[in-house]
Amino acid sequence: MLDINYIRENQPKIRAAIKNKNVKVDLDQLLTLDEKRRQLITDIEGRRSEQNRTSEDIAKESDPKIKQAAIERMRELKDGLKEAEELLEPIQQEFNALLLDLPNVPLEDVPVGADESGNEILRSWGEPKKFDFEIKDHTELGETLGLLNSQRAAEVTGSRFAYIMGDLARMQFALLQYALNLLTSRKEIGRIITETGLDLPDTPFIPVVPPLMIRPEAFGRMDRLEPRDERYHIESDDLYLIGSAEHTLGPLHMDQLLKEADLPLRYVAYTAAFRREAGSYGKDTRGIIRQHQFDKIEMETFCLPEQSRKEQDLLVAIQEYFLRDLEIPYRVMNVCTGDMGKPDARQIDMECWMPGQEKYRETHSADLMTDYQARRLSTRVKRNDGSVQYVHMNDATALAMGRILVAIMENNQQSNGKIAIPKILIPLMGGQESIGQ
RNA sequence: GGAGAGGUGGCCGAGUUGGUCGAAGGCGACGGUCUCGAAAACCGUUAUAUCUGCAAAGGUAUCGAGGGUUCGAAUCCCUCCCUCUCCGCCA
Repeated sequence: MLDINYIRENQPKIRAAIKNKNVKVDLDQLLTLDEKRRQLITDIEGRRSEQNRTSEDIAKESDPKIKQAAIERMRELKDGLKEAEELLEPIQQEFNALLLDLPNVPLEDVPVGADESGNEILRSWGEPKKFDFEIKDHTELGETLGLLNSQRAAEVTGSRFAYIMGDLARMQFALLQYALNLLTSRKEIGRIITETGLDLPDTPFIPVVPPLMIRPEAFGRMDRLEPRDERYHIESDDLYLIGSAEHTLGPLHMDQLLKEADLPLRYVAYTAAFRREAGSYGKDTRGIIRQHQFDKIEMETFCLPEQSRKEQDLLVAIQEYFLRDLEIPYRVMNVCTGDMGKPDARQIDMECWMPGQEKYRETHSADLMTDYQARRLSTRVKRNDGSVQYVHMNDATALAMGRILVAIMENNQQSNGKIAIPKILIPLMGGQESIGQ
C-alpha cells in the first residue's frame, strides 16, 4: 500500500508505475474519491466537535431549561451525523479498495519492460559448462541413480510431486546445514559485507521454523493472498498453505512499533512452500523444476528506510556467495517493471545455468518492498529523534531446494554417470565425494 | 472436543455504581541537575492515526473488531475474532 499523500503529490510517478507494471487501476477515480472523502471527513469532524462540546456543557449545566435545549441539540446533531456517515461509507470503501490495488513504485534503475524479455543482465559468473560426453537432464539422472521418484509420487499424491531420495535427500540437508552455518555467523555476514563494500551492520540471521499455514487476514496484509488461484486453502479452518516462508516471516512484527536499535532484523527460515501452479499447465512437466511442494531456505529482513537498498544488495551478495561456493554458473538479472511483483520496488533474480535444458533458469529472487508491505502490516520503527516511520522490508531466496538440486545434478554430472558433490558440501556429507555407485 | 478467565498506551498494569479518562501508577526511552565521566538519586518530557493549515496550532478518532442503548460508553447490551488456564486427546 502506498501513502495517499505521496500519491497526491507524485501523480506522474504513480501513473508511470501503473503503466509500466501493467496493472489496471483507475488513479483518477481514486483521486476524485479522495477529494470527496476529505470533504466529508471535515464536515463530520466539525459536527463531532460540536457534539463533544455540547456534551460537556450538559454535564456541567445546572439550569434544567438550558440543559434540555442542549439535549435537543444533541439529538439533531446525532441525526445529521448519521446521514453524513452513511454518505462517507461507500466512498471510503471504494477508496480503500483502489488504494490497495496500486502497485509499489519501481526504483529509478529498474528497467521498463512488458515481460521477462525486458529483464536486464547485470552480470554473470562462470561459463556454461561444456561436456565431452552425452549429458542427461536431472530427471534422467534422478531416475537412473534412484534419487527421484515422480511416478510413485504421482500415484500417491498427484502430478508435480516427487520423492527425493537417498543421497539427493542427504544433499538437501547438507545444503541446509551449509546455508544455516553461514547465515547465522556474524563473522561470515561481516565478511560478505566487507567484501561487497557495503556499509551495513553485521547482524547475523535469526533462524526460524515458522508456521506453514496462514490466516487470510495476515496473508492479505502481506499482499500475497492474491492471486488466490495460486494458493492452497484449507476450508475446514480457513487457513492457507504458505507459498514461501516470506508469507509467515513478514507478519512476524505486524502492528509493532520497533526501536531503531532493534534494526536490522534478519531472519532465515527453512520451510516447505506450496504452489498450485495454476495456469502453468504443460510448463516444466518433467522433473522437479516446478513442483506443487518444495523446500526452501528463505531470508527476510526488516531495516531502516535509508538502508533498504543496501540491504537488498547484501541479500543478493549472499546469494551469489552461495552459488560461487557451489560452483554453479549464474547470472544476475535486474527484473523489469512488467515482470516484477506488485509489492516490489526492485527485484533481482539469480538464474543458474542448467545444462539439461541449455538455459539459465531462475533459482533465486531478491525483493525490495520498501515500506509497501510495512504500511499494510503496520510495522513501524521509532527513530532516535522520536519520529515514527514504516520499516523497509526485503525478502530473498537463500536456496530453493528443488531447483538448486537440479543445477547441481546437471552441472556436476560426470562421464561415468555419477554426480560430483560440490566441494563445500563434502564435509557435510561425511566425506562422500560423489553420488551414484 | 468440554469448562473457565481475559483482551487498555513502547512494555507491565489501574480503571467496569456511564460524563471533567487518551486514560492513574510503574518500567523503558529522551532531556536536565549532580559528576572528570558513568551509575544512583532527583526534576521534566514522552501514544498512534487522520483532517484543516505554508506554519504555528487546532479538530477528530482510537481502551480486540463490528453493531446497539444513551444527550454522553474503556465502562451497559448483542454478535464476532483472538489469547490464556484447566480437563480430554495426542507427536
